[in-house]
Amino acid sequence: MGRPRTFDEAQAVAAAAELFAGRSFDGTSVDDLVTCTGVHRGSLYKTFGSKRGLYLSALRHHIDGDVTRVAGEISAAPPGEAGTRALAGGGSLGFLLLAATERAAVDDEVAAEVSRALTLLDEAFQKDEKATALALGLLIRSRADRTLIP
Amino acid sequence: MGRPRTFDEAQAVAAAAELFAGRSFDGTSVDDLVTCTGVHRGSLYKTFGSKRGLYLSALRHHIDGDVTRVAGEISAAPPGEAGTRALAGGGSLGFLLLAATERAAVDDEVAAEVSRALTLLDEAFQKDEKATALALGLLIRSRADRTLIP
DNA sequence: ACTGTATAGGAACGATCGTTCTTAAACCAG
DNA sequence: CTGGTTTAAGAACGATCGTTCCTATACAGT
Repeated sequence: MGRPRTFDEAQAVAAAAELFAGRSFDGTSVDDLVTCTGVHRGSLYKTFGSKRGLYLSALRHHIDGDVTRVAGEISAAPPGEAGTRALAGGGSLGFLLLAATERAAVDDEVAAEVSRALTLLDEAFQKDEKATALALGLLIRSRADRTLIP
Repeated sequence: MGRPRTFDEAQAVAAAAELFAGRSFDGTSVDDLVTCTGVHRGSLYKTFGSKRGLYLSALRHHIDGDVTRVAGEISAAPPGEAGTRALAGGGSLGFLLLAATERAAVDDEVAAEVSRALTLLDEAFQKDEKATALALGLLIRSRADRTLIP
């Protein structure tokens, strides 16, 4: 009963994740989130409780979706550089990168999710230790060296 | 002439760099910077022009100091893992990591400084390509896995 | 001693922050 | 049609944001 929702929750979470992948937590305002998700302010707070609640939902969505998918591609790829490229190339793991470097340091729950995501990637690489680290490092470069890719 | 300063500019920049190494640009307030540097609000704006100006000064200080020093240690170390550990172990490159992942995406001048820093590290590693990426990836892990290091 | 100059010390600015509240609208059960 | 319930829509809240302004203070040069 009650008035029906005009938004899809999973879709809103995905839109928020895309936004959080581009800027820091504090650099992303609730107004930005309201605009990009299309969810009304009140409904957003009713559904996720707080800006942080939405952030956590978006991060979990990112890990269960993008990270898990990339981990699958790595497992399926032949050992060597192919898996590394699957991680660093796509550029779809920006949210994880940002969560790890910026937010994990000040939010225990975020740190736990990041740890879970890194474990997923480690398991996908199986014997090749350091592969996750190498791929993340390459991902940083591809992000920072955007001046070279006009 | 005029009333003498009660603060040392280089020292203030160093304190700001330390603060910026721990949280994002937007997550660090001017009040925080005033407190941690001890520099008065007005003097801070007189000297650096803006919060962003202080950020850039701090980043350049970080690169000319910490990053350059680590690059030297890498060059001096025997080829192999020693240099990588010099970068990832100390944990003194947190500012660069944060600038690369968070700020470079939205600030061209920051992106240029980050690019300069990464080039410094690349040159230090000489023939070993991917070494910088691997080290940065390890640095991410050591930051994110803080739950395992109580 | 006086003038000019640059900083210290804070108050104050408008803007934006995350969050909450109020009211109208849209559904279901009776 | 009526009452109950949930959401949409948007105004409004206090707090904090980055920045500016004003005044007292401390020095150098004359």
